[in-house]
Formats: sequence, structure tokens, C-alpha cells
Amino acid sequence: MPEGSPMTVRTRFAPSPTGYLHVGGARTALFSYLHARKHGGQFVLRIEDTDLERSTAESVNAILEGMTWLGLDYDEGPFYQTERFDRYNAIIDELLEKGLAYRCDCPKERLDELRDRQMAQRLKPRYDGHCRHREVDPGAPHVIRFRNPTDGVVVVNDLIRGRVPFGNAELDDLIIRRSDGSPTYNLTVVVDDADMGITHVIRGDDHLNNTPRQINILRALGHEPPSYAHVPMILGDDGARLSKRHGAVSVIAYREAGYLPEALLNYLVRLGWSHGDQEIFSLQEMIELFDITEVNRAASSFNTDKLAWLNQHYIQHGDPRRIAQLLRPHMGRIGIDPSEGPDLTAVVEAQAARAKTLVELAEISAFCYRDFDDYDEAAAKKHLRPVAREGLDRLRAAFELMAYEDWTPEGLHHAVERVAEELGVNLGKVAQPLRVAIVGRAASPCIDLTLHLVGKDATLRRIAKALAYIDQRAA
RNA sequence: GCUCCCUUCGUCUAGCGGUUAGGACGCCGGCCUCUCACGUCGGUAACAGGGGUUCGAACCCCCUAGGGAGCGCCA
Repeated sequence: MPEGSPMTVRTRFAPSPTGYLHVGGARTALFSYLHARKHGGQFVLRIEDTDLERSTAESVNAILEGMTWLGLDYDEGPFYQTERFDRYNAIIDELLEKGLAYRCDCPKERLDELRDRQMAQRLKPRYDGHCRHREVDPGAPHVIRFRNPTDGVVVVNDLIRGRVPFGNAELDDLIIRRSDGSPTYNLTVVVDDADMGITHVIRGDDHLNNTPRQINILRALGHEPPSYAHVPMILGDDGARLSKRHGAVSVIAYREAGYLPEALLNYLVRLGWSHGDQEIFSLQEMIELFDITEVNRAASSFNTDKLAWLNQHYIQHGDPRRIAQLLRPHMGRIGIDPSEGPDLTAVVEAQAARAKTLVELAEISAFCYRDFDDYDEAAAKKHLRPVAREGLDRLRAAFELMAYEDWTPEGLHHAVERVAEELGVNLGKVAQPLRVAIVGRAASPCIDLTLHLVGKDATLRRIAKALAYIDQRAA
């Protein structure tokens, strides 16, 4: 096992592979990552796959893919708990030998009945210690339970919540080995965190109630507990619990929807944490400024609008060549091969301020690569009218005379301007009909850039189509 | 039901006994302008409720209400 000196900060992200990496898990991973990086420590990835029934290889892959996409690189792992069963079993046997754990053969029916009785008495359902002092046949089916202290108080000193005391009387003897011989979560997590030298356990606050049990097991094993930080959960847009039913929760789904990893990371770090009024954080700034003890205690709701705003910020301010690379697959998805048209980087530079996602960016840029099918109804009705005919006709004549090498934004700007002057109208009077003719809708980058990107041939072709449309409409 | 956690604009948050309760997203409006967008300027909007403590509470204490988690041979 990898070891770290006692002073080295070591954090871990320990998802169970029973689903995709969702935004809540991603934020927990981010916080763990940042805490380790900030302190020059290590970040470990551990797959908690002891639930043989529900763990899948697809989930493992989805989690790894999500981590990679977000750029949350880990120093060690992924470790798989299923590969460490011998270790867990040795520990359990040791606990058994020392009398810190015991065999229990209580049948399910007895447990169910016990539980019902306790609920009826308004008590917290818990194991009554029936087998605590019984001799159970090791050869017959049984589970192993941890012998939890019956009195006293366990204190969780949480970096986020502060001091949270639990009475041992509230805890029961939990199962640490199933009847099929496999170890359970509360045992494996403790053994692994100790073996892997984890100094800071950062996880969802749904684990807060488990922590006193884990501390008890840890102490029975002769270890001192690590520091804990229980981060609040993330709620959906509507304030309800985040689940598969509430929009795209998988991190990969955000990639597919056209979000940039830096935008999602930036959004996530600000969910429950802040640094004054700062909204934009590079990963480097996050590492420098993030402090786990400053994380909010309350749950927060995921707000897609704000994520979209950040995403647009990063599309607009990121390196256009990189954005173009990321945009490529989204163009492909709508059937466009960017090599058959203007340089994609130039298109990104022209369009970046207009898109909140790469999907949008692809959609509004399609006109640069292929002719559109139909005009936007409102735009055509407003701009492709007989009064626009002469302007378009003059533009066509002017464009036809232009050499390919003069087909530049500057040259085009002058050409359009001249036509407006000849007609004695504002630039908008000729530019808007032209825009609708070229793009199919009323919105695009400035007209000269638009024409430049579309190119001379397509421009002439589309103007001809617009003239025909106007004539047909007048007839 | 029991145990634990949480509660500032619609949302994310600042605040750490004395503030006109600040910023951001969204929304609304102005400006810029060939369109849309960007940008920019301005506006809307919050301390869950009730008791204390204090000269003075968003900040400290208690209660209530509301929300959440756990109570598994799931993690």
C-alpha cells in the first residue's frame, strides 16, 4: 500500500460504481482534489465496489471518464475494494479474535419483528444485541457484527459542521461481514482510509450519521480518526433532491449538452463556497484560494442558468482554437464537416459571444457550412419584402464584380455601405434583408464577417434564392 | 417515530454585535449598434417565525415551524 508521512495531506474520492458520476459527486471530488493540491498532498481514487449486486463495469468507466473530462487527476488509484477482500477478512478475523466483534445468526424474521416492535414503541430501530454474548456455530450461516461501545459519547469534529457529539447508546452493533462472507461498507471504508493514510475524509453529508460508527471501528483497530468534512448535498433546479428524474445529472451529460469542463468546475466550486465577490476561478486560483473549512453548511440548489452564464464566459474568453476543437464533435453531430468550409477557429471567434453552449454554437454556425432549408418565418416576413429587392439586386451585382481575394470583411463592408449610400438609406435597411438572405434568420455576426465566412459562391447563390423568394411572394 | 444536520433576494452567496444588508445569475429598463449577442449603466428582490442576552442583533442562546439525512446482510 502506498504510504505517506503523517504530515502529508491525503484525500480520496470514493464513489460506488452503481451509477454515473453526477454533479454532487463531482463537487465532492473537486473539493477533495483542491484540498490535496492546496496542501501539496495526494489525491486518491478508490472504487467502493463491495456491493457485488449493483456495481458495474460501465459505472466504473463512466466515473473514470467523468473524472478525466473534468481534469481531476488523481495521484493514486483507482483502487478497487473487491481486490482487497483478503485484507478486510483478516481485519474482521482479528476483531473477532479480540472479542471486538461477534457472530450473529439472528434470522431475518426476528430482525423484522424487532424492528416493527421498536417502531411501534416510537423507538429508533436497531439491533438489540441478542447474539452479543451467545455462542454461535461458526459452521452455520451467520454474519459478523461489530461490538459497539454501549455508553459514552463519540465526537465528530467536522471541518464544516464543527463539533457533533453522538451518544453510543444511539448506535447499534452493525454488520461488518455478510453471511456470504463479504465485508460491508462501514468496515471497508475504515480499513482503506487507515491503510491508505487518508488524513482528510471529504464526503457527502449523508455520511455524517455513519461517522461515529466508523470512528468506533477505527479506534477498535487502534487508529486515530482522520479529519472529516461533510459537505452538504446539491438539490435540483426545482429545489427537489437531485436525481435521474431531474435533468442532466451525469457529468458526461453536461459534456454532451455542450458545456466546458472549466465552466462546470467553476460552477461547482462556487456552490457552497465563495471567495468574496469573485465569480470566475481558474483551476489554479481554486487551488490557491479554496478552503474546506469555509464551505457552507446548508444544501444548495443547482442553477442551470448560472452554469450557462459561466459556460458562455468560458466559450467567449477561452482560446478559440481549443474551443474550435471542442466544437468539432458537436458540428459532426448535426452533420457538418468543418473542413468543408471556413476555418472553424474563425467561426468561433465570430460567434463565441452568441452561444451559451457548444451545441448552440454549432447550431448558429451551421449556415457557414451549408445552405439552410427554410427561412425563419418572422425574419423573412419582415425583411424579404419587395422593398428590399432593389438593395439585394445591387448587392448581388456588386458582389459579382468582386474578386475572390477581395472577399474580405473590409472589402465587403465597403461594398454594402456603398449600396446603402446609393439608395440613400441606413446600413440596416440593406444589411438586414441581406442577412436573412444569407443566414435564413435575423441574427448573425456583423454582416461583413458573415459574408466573409459564407464565401462568395454561397453568398451569390443565397441572394438569388432570396430574390426568387421575394418575386414568388409578390406574385 | 428516533438521532443528526440545515434555514440571508427566485437561485448561488458576502456578512463573522453597530452596514442605506454587498456581489453574482435570472428578470426588467437605458446606452452601444447593420441584427442578435457581447459590453456597459441602472432597477426589482432577502435576514423563516417567536422569545430572550445586549445600549445595540442577520450575527450569541432557547423554542417553534419548515427542509434534509441516517436508522439495510446499500454505499
